[in-house]
Amino acid sequence: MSFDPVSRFRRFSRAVTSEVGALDTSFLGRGRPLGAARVLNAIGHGRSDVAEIRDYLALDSGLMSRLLRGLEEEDLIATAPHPGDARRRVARLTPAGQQEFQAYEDLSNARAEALLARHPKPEALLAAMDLVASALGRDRLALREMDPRGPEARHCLSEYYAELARRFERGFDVSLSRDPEASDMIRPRGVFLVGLSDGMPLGCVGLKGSGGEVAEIKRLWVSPAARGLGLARQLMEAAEQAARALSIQVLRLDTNSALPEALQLYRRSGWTEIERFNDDPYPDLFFEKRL
Amino acid sequence: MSFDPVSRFRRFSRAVTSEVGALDTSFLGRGRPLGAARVLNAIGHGRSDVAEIRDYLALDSGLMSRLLRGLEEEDLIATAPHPGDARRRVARLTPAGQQEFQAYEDLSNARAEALLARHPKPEALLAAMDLVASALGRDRLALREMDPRGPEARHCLSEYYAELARRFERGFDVSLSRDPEASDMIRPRGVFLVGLSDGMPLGCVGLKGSGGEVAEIKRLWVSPAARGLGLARQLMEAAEQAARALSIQVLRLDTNSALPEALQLYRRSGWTEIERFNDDPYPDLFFEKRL
DNA sequence: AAATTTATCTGACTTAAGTCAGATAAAATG
DNA sequence: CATTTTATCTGACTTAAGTCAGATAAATTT
Repeated sequence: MSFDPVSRFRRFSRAVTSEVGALDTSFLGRGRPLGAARVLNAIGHGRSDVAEIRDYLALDSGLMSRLLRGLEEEDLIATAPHPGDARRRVARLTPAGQQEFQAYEDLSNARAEALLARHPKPEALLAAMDLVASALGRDRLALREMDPRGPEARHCLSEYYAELARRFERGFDVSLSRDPEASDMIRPRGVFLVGLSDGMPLGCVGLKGSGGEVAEIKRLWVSPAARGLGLARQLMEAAEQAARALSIQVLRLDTNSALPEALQLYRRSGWTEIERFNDDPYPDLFFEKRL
Repeated sequence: MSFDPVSRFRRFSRAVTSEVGALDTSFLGRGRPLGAARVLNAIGHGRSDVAEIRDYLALDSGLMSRLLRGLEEEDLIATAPHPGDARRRVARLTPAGQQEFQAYEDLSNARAEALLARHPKPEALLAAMDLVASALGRDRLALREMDPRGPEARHCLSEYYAELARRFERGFDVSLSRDPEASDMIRPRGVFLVGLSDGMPLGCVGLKGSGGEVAEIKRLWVSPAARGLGLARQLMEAAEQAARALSIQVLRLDTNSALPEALQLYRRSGWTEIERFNDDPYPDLFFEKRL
């Protein structure tokens, strides 16, 4: 019926290989071997721990050591013993290194912008890229507790509201809903968890507590790019675990029948339907789970 | 509103870089440097001309020469002077080389299959990959005249019919439509053009002639992955050029108001609406263009 | 406190990759 | 037919990348 999946995949591989190769060669334009450029970029992106960088770039310890020394001689980085463990070393950029790192960033950004600019539907291209990146980087998905007012959380929440607005027949207006206080989703009352893949937020869940034995699950959302990968289940499990750690004994949530994937998840993971427990105009289904 | 486009693009780059790197290292498992493996693969994929391979892989002529000699010593390839131009050389796989090439193919295919298998929606992932590959490989898009009965053409046509079935309220049944004879779309009566990006058919158009001065444009289709890139216009221009070369003076086509993108293209490129000229049940709009 | 493990460094390699200036021979051009 | 251009090859390099066996010093374990 359609062209063979494996050849479609491999056509994709060829296309990105040449793109990746082109970026690599553009990096060589700054008169530094690729290995050194990669280490500099890893440090610039916030990886300070030498062992972590070595692991991330899959370098031999000897090679890593020499690359670091080379960057030090160029006065682009400075290394120091790890404050807590003097066997380890940490690296950071010097002002000159910061500048050089920025030059590499500019190269990457310019490539990205050029490619996006020449595409007729950048948003569709980006959505496709998100999906592919999530599929390839599935194992790099990590859950992190974050401030619900931070940029990652705000991104998730605004996508969540936009999705509700699309899904609900009557639309969705946050101001009519019972928007939880951020402080109710921060320890010690609750938590806010974000699923991150390589820095990009792909899903979230909030645990809204009041200090008592009952807490509510709020704002469960998974990006379209990551659906089907089991992120929602992971988020819910992590939220339950956090609830137990906060000595919460009963979890509740409200939801809407226009969100069948979520309903299925709740029913399959031990939640039972209960009577309406609030007067929020949007939900029409209510669940409870005893921990 | 959403996470910055450039960082989404760059997250994608990081994800595919590590995937590409992993494939490269898996290639090293066969005890041959990557450069030699790449040359062997290029030959296996049908690139016989040495200059073409050198250009494709961006290799220095000296390096290329040594890699070829190495593969010859391993008895994986045989080279010979180009039959038409004795300065050039052509390379082909020996039976041993064929076998070795197949081993590399198996590695690539296994990776592709594994990745697709573990994804919950392989068709969505593939569609995203097609879109990205088309965006990145835009400049590699080439039009080729092909047999309308060949596999590429058949792929395009079946996608075309499937799309009509989705778009038309009453569906679409090829057998009710006036399906052109393949021989009417082959020289000297007509042509069939396919837009290929790195081997994958992304669009097509047929010129159906009868040997006379009037011919019809049929089966204009562009894959969703390639829409907006101007492929339809390219195909139509190439079809008109082919028509002129066949001394055709008037082009006609029938279409349907459920296909607004096509209508817009026709109106913008010099076609004028005319009276119905056939009794096919599907079209409701008819156009003509004098060359 | 001694033994072991861990993180990094050093030196002495090997191999791959890439560069460059001719050499050679077969077209193509004037 | 002489000259120029083109495609490939050869040899003599340089540089980058990767490997491996210790050395060193700071945790960690016993």
